[in-house]
Amino acid sequence: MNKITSAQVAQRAGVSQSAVSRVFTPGASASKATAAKVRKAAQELGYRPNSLARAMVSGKSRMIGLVVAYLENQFYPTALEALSNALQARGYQLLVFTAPNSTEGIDQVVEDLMAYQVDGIIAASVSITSDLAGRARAAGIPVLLFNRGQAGDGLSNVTSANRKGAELATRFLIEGGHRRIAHIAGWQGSSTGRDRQAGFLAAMEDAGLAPFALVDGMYDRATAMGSARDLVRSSPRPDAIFVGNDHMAFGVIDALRGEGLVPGRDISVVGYDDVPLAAWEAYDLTTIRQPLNRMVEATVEILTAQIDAGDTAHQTIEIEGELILRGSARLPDGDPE
Amino acid sequence: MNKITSAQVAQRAGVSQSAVSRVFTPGASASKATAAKVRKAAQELGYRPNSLARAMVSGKSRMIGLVVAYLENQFYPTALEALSNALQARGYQLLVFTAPNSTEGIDQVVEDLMAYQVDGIIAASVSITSDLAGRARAAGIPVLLFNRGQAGDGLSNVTSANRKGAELATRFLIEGGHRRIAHIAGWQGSSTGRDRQAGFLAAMEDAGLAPFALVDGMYDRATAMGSARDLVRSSPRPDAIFVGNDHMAFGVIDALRGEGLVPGRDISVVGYDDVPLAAWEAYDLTTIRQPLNRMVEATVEILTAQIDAGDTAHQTIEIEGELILRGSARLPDGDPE
DNA sequence: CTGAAAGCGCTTACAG
DNA sequence: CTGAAAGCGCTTACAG
Repeated sequence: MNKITSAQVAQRAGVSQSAVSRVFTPGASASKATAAKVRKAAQELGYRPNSLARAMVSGKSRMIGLVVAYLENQFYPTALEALSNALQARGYQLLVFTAPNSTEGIDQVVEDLMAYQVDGIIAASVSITSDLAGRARAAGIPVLLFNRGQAGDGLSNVTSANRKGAELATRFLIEGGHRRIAHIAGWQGSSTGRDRQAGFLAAMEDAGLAPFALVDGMYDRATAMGSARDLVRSSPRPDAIFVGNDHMAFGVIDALRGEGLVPGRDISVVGYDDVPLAAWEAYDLTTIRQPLNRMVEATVEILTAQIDAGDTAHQTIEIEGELILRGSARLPDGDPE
Repeated sequence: MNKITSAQVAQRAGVSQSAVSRVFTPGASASKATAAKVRKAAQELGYRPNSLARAMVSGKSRMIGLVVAYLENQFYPTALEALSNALQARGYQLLVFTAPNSTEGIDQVVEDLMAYQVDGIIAASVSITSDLAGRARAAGIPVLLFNRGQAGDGLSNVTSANRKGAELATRFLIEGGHRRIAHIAGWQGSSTGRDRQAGFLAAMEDAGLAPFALVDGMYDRATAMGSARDLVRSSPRPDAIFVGNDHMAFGVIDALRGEGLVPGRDISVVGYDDVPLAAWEAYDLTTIRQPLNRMVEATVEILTAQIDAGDTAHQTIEIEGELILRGSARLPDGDPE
């Protein structure tokens, strides 16, 4: 049990403790000779500056808090990995809190995060109370909502253009000749769920069509599967289902096959996200791609800028997604694809 | 930008700074009256003790470092979530590092982790050099390998009984009447890959069978798919494939279907892990379950015990898995299932 | 029970 | 360039 400190390195190198600190502080002044002596001693002792002590005095922990839930939805692990990589490249680490379900629970978790003096907070797939948003701002900690919008609390958010993406998907279905189009929506307690539903409704209305059905899938596989079964057991049944995200769409496809239907032939299914699994042959899911890399870049960009500038002015970034054609939905006639 | 400190709370409450600290330190002595005054002032100011400062003086950061890779394999996000929940319940947080591919890269990452003064390190799906293992021990930081074994470095590890599980899977296939059994193995650079392959070979030998084929799938989907295609295009083709993990098995199933074969009828496929996706109807994969919850419990148990006791004596835990019967493999005749 | 003081391991003005 | 010293926000003996 031997934690090496800068003082021990200083003694061995025959310099002051401040000299050691300077050698390990980029941009601080130290002569070549001093640096060499210090590095040698540090090497021999196995010294690394204590990040916590550094954080205390500098006021920067170089940790970003990430609150995440829904890890069974492949979108989030993929995002976590991308976020972590991008942040590590800039010298930040992720302190991860898995979120409980309740809003109070999440507030609690965010407070814990703030106690750790994180330099910023990314909340993925969860909401935050206005009260807490205000306290984070008071503490000078930028908070960014990833894949969730939340107006009015002065929080930054990065999303894809959910409404537009849903319109795109719906129009594609309409152009494909479908008329009885149902929507198994994302959780209506979330902005993504609401925005995508709004896009669906707008596109249907534009085409003069009434929704065949509209249900809240709660972003839950079992719920979506149940809804899909109910839908196709009715008569007439829908000829297409636009599903609020890929995770539910996989369940929908499983349910439809269980009913003896072949997606893309008997009924069309379109999802939202384009998680890696959507491209796997077993699902081959037509979907709207959320541009994850660009969302991650924007997130890291905004957060680090706010940290560096010490300003908490919020930003709202919406990145357009694109329709990815695969086999789960019939194509419009004459589509070159 | 107002970080509230214990001194400010003390002033408002009319007590000393030490009194404030005691009120927030479980088990420390403070009168009811003092506690009440302090809590009131803290509440009004929005005070929370600075975890970093606490960590500095107590020597306990209550952070556990997690090094993780392969997040596209659903086993790891699932493990991450379970680990995080179990740790949070005990007052620990996860500082996450996504691992680069090289061993040197991982060592670098582990050193970063140690600089953050984490109380313990969990390395999931990655290996660590002996050199670094020794340094962690010297620093008194327990290191645990999750889902990887590594003998001789004095590191704790928690795995499932990989060899035994693979024997179980292989015997099941043999009892099912298969004779031309191929193994698309897990990466042979990992203990899980080697142990499962050893189990496969042992069970085959016991039955007096020669492996139909043996290839390293590298835990990579595309590699496994390519191997599966090569295998079934040869003549005769295998009547069963035991795959080193579920993630590859999904690719194998996709590849087999692409060749016009129906898993469970034309050819049997068995995986390893039992990730949630294995139960989804699209794959319906027969597999060996890695008992994730028990692996997580053991991990948290060992790590917290080592932290509390300050001892770094390593432990090796191997938890037996169980065969989960689904539709991707033919059952033995007369099997009640 | 409570306050004054030391100290955790650093960084950063401040002099020289 | 370099050292002595202050200070980051706490916890914890030490007296009282």
